[in-house]
Amino acid sequence: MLDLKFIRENPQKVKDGLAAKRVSVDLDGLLQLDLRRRQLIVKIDELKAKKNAANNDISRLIKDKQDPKSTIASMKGIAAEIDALEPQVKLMDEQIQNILLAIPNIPHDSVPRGGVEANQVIASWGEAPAFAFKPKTHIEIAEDLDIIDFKRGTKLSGSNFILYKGQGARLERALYNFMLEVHTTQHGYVEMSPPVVVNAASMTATGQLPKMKEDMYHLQADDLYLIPTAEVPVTNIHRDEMLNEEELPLYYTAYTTCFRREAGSYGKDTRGLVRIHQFDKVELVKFVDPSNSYQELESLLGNACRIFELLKIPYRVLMLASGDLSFAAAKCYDIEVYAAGLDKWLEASSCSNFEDFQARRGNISYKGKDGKKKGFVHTLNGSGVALPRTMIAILENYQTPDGDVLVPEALRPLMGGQERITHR
RNA sequence: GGAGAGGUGGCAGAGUGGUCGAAUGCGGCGGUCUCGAAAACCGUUGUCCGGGGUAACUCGGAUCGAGAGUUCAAAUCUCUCCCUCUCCGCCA
Repeated sequence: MLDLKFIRENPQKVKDGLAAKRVSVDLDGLLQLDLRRRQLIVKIDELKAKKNAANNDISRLIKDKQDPKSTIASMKGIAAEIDALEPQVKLMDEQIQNILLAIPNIPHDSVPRGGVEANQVIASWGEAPAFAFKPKTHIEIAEDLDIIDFKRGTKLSGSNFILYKGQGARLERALYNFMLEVHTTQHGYVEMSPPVVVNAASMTATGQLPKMKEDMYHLQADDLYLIPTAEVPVTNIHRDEMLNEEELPLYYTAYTTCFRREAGSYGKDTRGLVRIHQFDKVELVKFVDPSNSYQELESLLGNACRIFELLKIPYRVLMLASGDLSFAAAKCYDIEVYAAGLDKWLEASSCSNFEDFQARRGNISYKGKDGKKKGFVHTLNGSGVALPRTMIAILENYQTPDGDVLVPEALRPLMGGQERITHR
């Protein structure tokens, strides 16, 4: 969330930022509330100061074996006055907190203003494969090769749940092992294997709650949520902690299953593997010093891109415009891979700098060598990368005229040297 | 799931109603000593909110797992919840 003090001191800047993100928030109402709250606090603190002084007097009287009755009697009135005012402050605190939790992050200055149409392609890599035949979609390929059983996935859990089979499952497993190996041995990330079920506090810190409640699976009996991304548990590793300046930056990577209800998205890009309720993803998360978080974003993006380069999958990088940014992000790059069968660019990674937006919600601060708190860290994360759409790109781009799929060279060592997926 | 014990500052750990924001130890920071370091010694050392000040700072409030209650007064008493540990049960 945003710092209330920052909003108070820079209302216009915040208004502009929110407008750029295409959200309307009653900032003036919030500032009004804040002002009334502070005025009330001054009044209450004065009363409390009086009360504390009187209590000290009472203690002294008792010690000196004198009768404190009259002082005690006079204190009852002040105590009652405080009791009457305090609930008002509490109510205001809650209101302010709820408003703050619902206000999105504001875009960084380098982010282009506008909606989806203002997204900028800032880089691209690789060439779309040239086929002498009409390339099949991954759905046809997967069914022909019998490596994904779409029908039975649906039987087990409903539409858009996937059952990988045989070589399909093996290819999936090779993919996430490959990604984890690259990030841990070449990019300096520490591997984590976190819970995929988390509590509401964790979901609130990273920004999924309260706004995205409808998009998540919720376990009512235990009031726990299935994670939509490993960003949630991994960022929350340091919730309510004060990190040491010299241990920054921290780089974590995690492979987890992710769960998304995708409520309201039916009928749109829901064929095959494009948009499914449960999928696997390798995530990259950074905790960094605020002074260089934007350099860290660039290197994070590079780490994610490298996966596609090693897999020889063509991609392009989009810098998202202000109106297309997610709730918590200040700046975000999407990596889209080209899929020859669908003839589409598919978002397979999203790399964002949240600045101190998540850190403030989750109370993740850092201290200098002198032990003094220096502020909130900046958090970043990016997919490194999402499996299903990478799978789509591999199946569709690596297909052969005879209906097989070549295994990308980088994956072969993880698949016992297997070079192609062929019907059995 | 049942029974018991417990959650206090960066860490360890005292404190069972009245100058307790909290002894003591460790750690951190500054200093003395030293060519330098270690040891020893001295000093210092939480966070949040609000008022005042350009500022160093200063004043007030809050904070002993979370929330509610009793009281003039709560780390200390009562209730609810969360978490940790030990034993038993169940189980991959």
